[in-house]
Amino acid sequence: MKADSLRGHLDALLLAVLDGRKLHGYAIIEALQLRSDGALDLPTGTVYPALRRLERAGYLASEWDVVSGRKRRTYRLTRSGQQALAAERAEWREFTTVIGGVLGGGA
Amino acid sequence: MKADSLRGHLDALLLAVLDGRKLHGYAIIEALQLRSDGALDLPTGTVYPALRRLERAGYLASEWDVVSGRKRRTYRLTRSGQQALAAERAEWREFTTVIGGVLGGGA
DNA sequence: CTATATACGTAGTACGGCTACATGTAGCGG
DNA sequence: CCGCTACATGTAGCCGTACTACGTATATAG
Repeated sequence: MKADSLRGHLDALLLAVLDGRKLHGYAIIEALQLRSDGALDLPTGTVYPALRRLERAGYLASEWDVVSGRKRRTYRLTRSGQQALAAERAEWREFTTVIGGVLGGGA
Repeated sequence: MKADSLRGHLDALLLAVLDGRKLHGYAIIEALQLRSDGALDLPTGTVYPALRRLERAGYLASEWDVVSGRKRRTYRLTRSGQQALAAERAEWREFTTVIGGVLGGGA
């Protein structure tokens, strides 16, 4: 897949992967790989700043915990993040409809 | 729709709208509005540079003609542009599958 | 004779994901 | 014990690209 066609959809991915569970950054990257059958391999330099941005925006909340000596910052969706996720999903549907319509429809 | 979620997909749109017909820049903008039910209203400052870029890349060829006093630069797909369009369509399918899979699948 | 629609184009900005780098621990193989 | 790999978080700076804001010009309607 083209490198950064993600533009504008990264937030949706991050919110979606946190829907219903708490994960730390590293685990988020792995979860995205898993769910995409390896198609998504986001670099840490992409994910970590994005998570902080989403937290600043109030969509995520984080807390530190320590697992076998290693520090982790674990993220979860806030109420507002849930709403944002729903909005992102709706927008994704609209987006694919519009672009898909132009790309597919020969008429 | 979010302003620039097009990022990375504009080329596909332009190639697709020129599939099987010749159009000039202004008409391309109108054609995209039409095909998207008004959802896509690309500014000229987005479209014209993109067309020139695609021509430099060899995907489009253009020629000047004059219609009722007004000069138009009319674009058409090259052979290479046809192939690029096919590639863009394939990539679009993959893209929507991957992102849609992550967004949709709660599993 | 002015306003609007048609038509093309450039310059400069802003955004956001990427590359490259910096830091540190745990656990394994040798 | 030493070094390598996996785990884990983070920053600084780059770069592509779509956007905003302009500038130019003709035909047609009012």
